[in-house]
Amino acid sequence: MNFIISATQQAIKQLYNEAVEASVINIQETRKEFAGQVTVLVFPFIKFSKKSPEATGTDIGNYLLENVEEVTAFNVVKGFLNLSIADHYWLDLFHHTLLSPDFGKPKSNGKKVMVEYSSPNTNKPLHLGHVRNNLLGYAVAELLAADGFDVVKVNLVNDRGIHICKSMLAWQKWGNGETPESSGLKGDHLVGKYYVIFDKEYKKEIDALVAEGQSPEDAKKNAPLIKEAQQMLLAWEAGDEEVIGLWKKMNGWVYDGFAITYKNLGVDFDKYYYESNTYLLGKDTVDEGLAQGVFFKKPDGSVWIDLTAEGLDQKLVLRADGTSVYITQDLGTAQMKYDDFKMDQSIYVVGNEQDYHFKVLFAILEKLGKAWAGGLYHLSYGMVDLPSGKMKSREGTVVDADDLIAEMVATARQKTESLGKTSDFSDEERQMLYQNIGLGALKYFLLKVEPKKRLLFDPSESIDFQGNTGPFIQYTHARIKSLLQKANYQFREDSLSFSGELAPTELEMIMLLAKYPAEVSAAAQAHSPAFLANYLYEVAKLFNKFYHEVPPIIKEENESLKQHRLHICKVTADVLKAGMKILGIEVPERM
RNA sequence: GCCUCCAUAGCUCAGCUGGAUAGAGCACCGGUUUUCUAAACCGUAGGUCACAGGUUCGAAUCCUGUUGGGGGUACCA
Repeated sequence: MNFIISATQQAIKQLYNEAVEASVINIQETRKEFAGQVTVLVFPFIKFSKKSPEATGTDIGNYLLENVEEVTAFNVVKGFLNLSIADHYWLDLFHHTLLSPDFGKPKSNGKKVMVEYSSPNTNKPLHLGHVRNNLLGYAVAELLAADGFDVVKVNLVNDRGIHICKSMLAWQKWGNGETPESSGLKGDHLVGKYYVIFDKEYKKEIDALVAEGQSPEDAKKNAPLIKEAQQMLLAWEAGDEEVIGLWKKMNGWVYDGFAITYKNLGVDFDKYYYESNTYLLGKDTVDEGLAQGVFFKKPDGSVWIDLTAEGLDQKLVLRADGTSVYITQDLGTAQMKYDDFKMDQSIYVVGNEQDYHFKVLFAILEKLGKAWAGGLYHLSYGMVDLPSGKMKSREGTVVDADDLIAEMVATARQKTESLGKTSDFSDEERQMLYQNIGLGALKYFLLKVEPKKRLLFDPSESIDFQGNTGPFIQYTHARIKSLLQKANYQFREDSLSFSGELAPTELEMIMLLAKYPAEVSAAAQAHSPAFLANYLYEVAKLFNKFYHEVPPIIKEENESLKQHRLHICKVTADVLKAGMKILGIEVPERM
């Protein structure tokens, strides 16, 4: 639509002898209730024309009508100049842009971006909150790749610390040598079971101590179990073989379990980092900061940074005893990741409870003069809450990822069977279909809402399969594929002969489909898969309208019109498939 | 206390840099199948865009304040 902008600039120059910047020309799609496809806002020009908005719009409209070949008519409503653009313009766009083989394909921008997501603790299975993180991280990575970035997906596994020791200790005490094999439990669930047992026993001890007269705070510190767990962490850090052996064994179970969940979710990583390897990093950075005078040492030997000028607080970066805190590790890890990949941008997909942490982290790296600090971004997303409140693994009030996936697949199966359209599928095909539809519903449900908004999930209400949902879009795609197959559709250059009038919905389809690359790009820049999800829904919805309005395409006798409509179907299917792929959702050929 | 995010239909959400009469889905009510997949389509109804000011030709959108809710707040990660 650039030609409208430049033509409007010329119009202003000719009519009012005023040179205006292109940015002043505000054009938008014409609302459906008015004639035309493109609307120019005339409000900014009335100061040049010294006329009413209506008169100004009419002036410009007349100029465009006379001087721009594609403009076939115009009307002015208040300050809105609505332009009708010739069908041949849209057909040309359709034939040469939308139907070209590289439409919607990524064009490399030569930049590298890292997306860190998932980052689980290895003491318990994944729950719905992690599912949101994983799907968001994966989709954002795919979006950036579709927008031309070279993407590195990274998982920083939190595999050490007191929480792991809690599971280990409980298993030692009460596990009786139970293994995933002996119990039939998925590894991460088995370990999570002992995490819950630890918490239960720990609480009993606290209660007992409180009954003996200790304050709750003291009781929490003095309970024998927590002391033992701390002891175990010290032994781990000292390299105690027995503790390390147990740690490796139990973490191994967890990784086996996670691998299954990741596979079901369809997420993957190019590189894993483990906190057991990175927890000592960052001390070099602290030395660097001290040498630069960015950090300062307090009399007790602890190291701090003063960020009050940045509107933040003073922040500890190293304890008096020389041991690290969370931010120390993250400083070191950020440096290591940069040294490994030299990426232009780095995105951390982490919940909004850590907003403050990342503000501080980025501010520190900025102050240390790291040239790459400007490319760091915290993709902060809202928590997933239940009607009862926050999910807590320790208390078992979580929606388990594996259970939820299984439930979604079972619902997809039930729904599909009741419709009875897939009786000729093999068992394998059927299983694949249920998986795709169930996961499609779940993924779309989580991705269609803006990341930063918190999400309420009511386990008693099942996720929809109708309306603005993943299966709706999948269905639309399957429907098109079935149509194309029945029509024996093959794309051929010489079939681009249609030159007649476009039906209103056809025109709408072409305009909407043409926006696909811009939508992907906008979604990538906003780090928001929700943008894309809502766009794909619009495409599917409009297509279904088109499908109902237009007489059966296969029976169309005008061959050129038939091919034309099949082309629209084809581009729609391609856009839905490519877009859903970015969201991590497979679209079946039939369902 | 301070910082930060959120508030749009009964419910779940769109509404991108300020533009025309605020849009979808679910649920509710009614209609469409001898025509390419009815997981679809069409229609009815549903709104003080939390509240109050301000900026502007124009505010759900920007600014200030208030209320309500989430999160954070210096040696947990």
